[in-house]
Amino acid sequence: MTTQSRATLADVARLAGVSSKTVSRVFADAGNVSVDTRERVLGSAKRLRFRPNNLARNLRRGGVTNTVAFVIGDLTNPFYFTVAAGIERELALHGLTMVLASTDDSPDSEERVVDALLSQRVRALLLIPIAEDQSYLDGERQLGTPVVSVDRPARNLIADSVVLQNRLGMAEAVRSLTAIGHRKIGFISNPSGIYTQRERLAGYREALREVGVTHTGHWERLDDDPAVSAEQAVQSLLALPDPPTAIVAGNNRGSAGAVRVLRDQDPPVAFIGFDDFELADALGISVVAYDPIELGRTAARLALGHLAEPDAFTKQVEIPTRLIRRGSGEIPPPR
Amino acid sequence: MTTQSRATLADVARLAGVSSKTVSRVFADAGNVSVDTRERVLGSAKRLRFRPNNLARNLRRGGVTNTVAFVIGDLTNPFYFTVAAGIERELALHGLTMVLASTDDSPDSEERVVDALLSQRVRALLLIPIAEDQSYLDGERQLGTPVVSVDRPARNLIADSVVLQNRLGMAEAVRSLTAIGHRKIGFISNPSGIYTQRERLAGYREALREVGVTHTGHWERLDDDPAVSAEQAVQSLLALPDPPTAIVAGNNRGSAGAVRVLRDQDPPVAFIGFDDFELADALGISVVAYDPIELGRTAARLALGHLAEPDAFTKQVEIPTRLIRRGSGEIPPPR
DNA sequence: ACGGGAAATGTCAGCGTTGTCCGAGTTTGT
DNA sequence: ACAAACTCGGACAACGCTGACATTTCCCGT
Repeated sequence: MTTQSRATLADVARLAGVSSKTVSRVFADAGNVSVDTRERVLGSAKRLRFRPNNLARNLRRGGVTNTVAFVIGDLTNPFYFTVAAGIERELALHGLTMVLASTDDSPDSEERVVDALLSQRVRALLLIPIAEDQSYLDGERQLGTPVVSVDRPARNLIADSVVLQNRLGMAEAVRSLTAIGHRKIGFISNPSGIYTQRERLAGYREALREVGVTHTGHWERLDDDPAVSAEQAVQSLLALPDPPTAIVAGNNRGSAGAVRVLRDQDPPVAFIGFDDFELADALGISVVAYDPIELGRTAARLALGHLAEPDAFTKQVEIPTRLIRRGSGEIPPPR
Repeated sequence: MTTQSRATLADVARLAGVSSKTVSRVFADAGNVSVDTRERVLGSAKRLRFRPNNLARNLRRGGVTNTVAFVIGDLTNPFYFTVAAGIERELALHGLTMVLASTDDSPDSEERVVDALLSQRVRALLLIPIAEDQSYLDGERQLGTPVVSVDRPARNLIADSVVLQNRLGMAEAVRSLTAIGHRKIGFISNPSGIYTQRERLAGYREALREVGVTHTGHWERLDDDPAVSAEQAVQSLLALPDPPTAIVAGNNRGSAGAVRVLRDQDPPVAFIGFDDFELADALGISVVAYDPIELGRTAARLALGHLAEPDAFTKQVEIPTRLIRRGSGEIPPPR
């Protein structure tokens, strides 16, 4: 009594005494079917537990599905998931579903994963570029599949992209520290190779240069080694002979580490994180915040827009950031 | 110069001067094709940007895809996303991809969303039941699609399920409070209708009954109204004429609220949350913890197991919880 | 009663792939 | 040297559905 085979249109048609096309009409078109027939068909379908096969339907209809792919690097990072939530919501408004795939932050697997998804004939592809080079996607793009790169720009590929105001956001944070007198400001982040971190680092340096601080190398902790935790990075900064009076973090992992170390630091060290987090308000941590849901929604909208207007120019969107002052970033330097 | 049509097996075959079956062999079987032909075919495929159409392949192969669906209630809840991460990982090991769909915690949309996914011929269905009744899935189950209900048992449906040790975990937390003398213990959670909350509430009552406390109603805050935040619930407990000396939270949202209110409470109120969270260690918050990734992996494994052995009995798995003592749960009652 | 037009239903082919079966060419065994 | 076995490649049909087009049925006015 296992797996009896699935009913098809033809089975339903036979039972209802109509042609399969009529059944098809009942389930798809909804046009030109008498109420009588319609009910008879629906009855038979129910009895046979019929469910239309979207595979066949989509194939027949020209190989387009209702699926949009989102390729994510690290699934356990809450940031990406929130972005995914935004994407899903926007897609749902248009009757599309999202498939999620992970490259496990491994550049090598990116093309493999993407390829598998494209074989599924996804309607559009959203991805967080991990590999060095996305030129392999150019063919697909020319075939009309919208490609949107999320959080980082794609390399060697013309594609829509949505990124954060990384540089500006970080510069604003650092400026708010220099405005109250800080000059010795540490920067922690890892890993350093990534676009977002490079941008934020640039913003940090830029803001410091504005107040005449040009040598920042010894205050930068950009550890590629994941074993070096944010906590250790902060500690190594504090252990300097001339330690910074303020620290900024380039990513959300840095914030948690910094909070742990800096809580019982005396004299207190100012801190501003990048990316808001739960309880940051209760803890009084100032952060550069942005709306990750909106990042996802925007990415989805770009894809949908491209679908509606295939010949439009490529768009680059920046999601604004804003500094939220909660106290930790307003601690003045000790005098 | 838009959307030139996509190359098919036949196109590649024509260019390579072979039959389409041979091209098919190159891309699928890998059997019985000479090295010469193989390379010629691959060359032509590349030139034409050919990519096999999985829609057609799956249809031909009998309508089975490599996709497993996970139907989630609320996309923004980090708990579900972590579960999803676990599912994705386990599936990836078996070459399957995950599609994620949301019911937006609306019982009405559950059947609609599930139906759409089943029409896509997903290989298995994992879902967090939201609706009152999942009997509508019985037909599909009989057709051989594994159905696994996650975090809550399905209702009126025979299906594998994975849930947490809700009752035991909560009871353990409360016992650890009663062991150090607490008797007046508040319980916050919302909404109350949900299985997990009912179970945890039962665990709470059970542990209190063991020490002779049977009237707990006035210490229970089970607000269905989402406008009543966890913070307000905690505050209303503290405002009682005879306020509790300890509070336990039935969900992760409760913890954040409790932390905010209880930080500057004097005399200090003991607290234990359900579900671990970032910085809980730094804040010294005791919690009942569990591994959400493992919850996801287990759900995926159940589905895979059912796929491998369709006639196996239905399985119910409980994911263990454990109490992590970090201080907030070890505060004794004031004397 | 009859023609005409719209509504309801049917026929047929084909979307892109692969399983089955078959044939031609090549190697192996005795 | 000849059958047997094996390798490589092709023709054809079918997976379940729908678009184009054809046909039947029904209703209405005159």
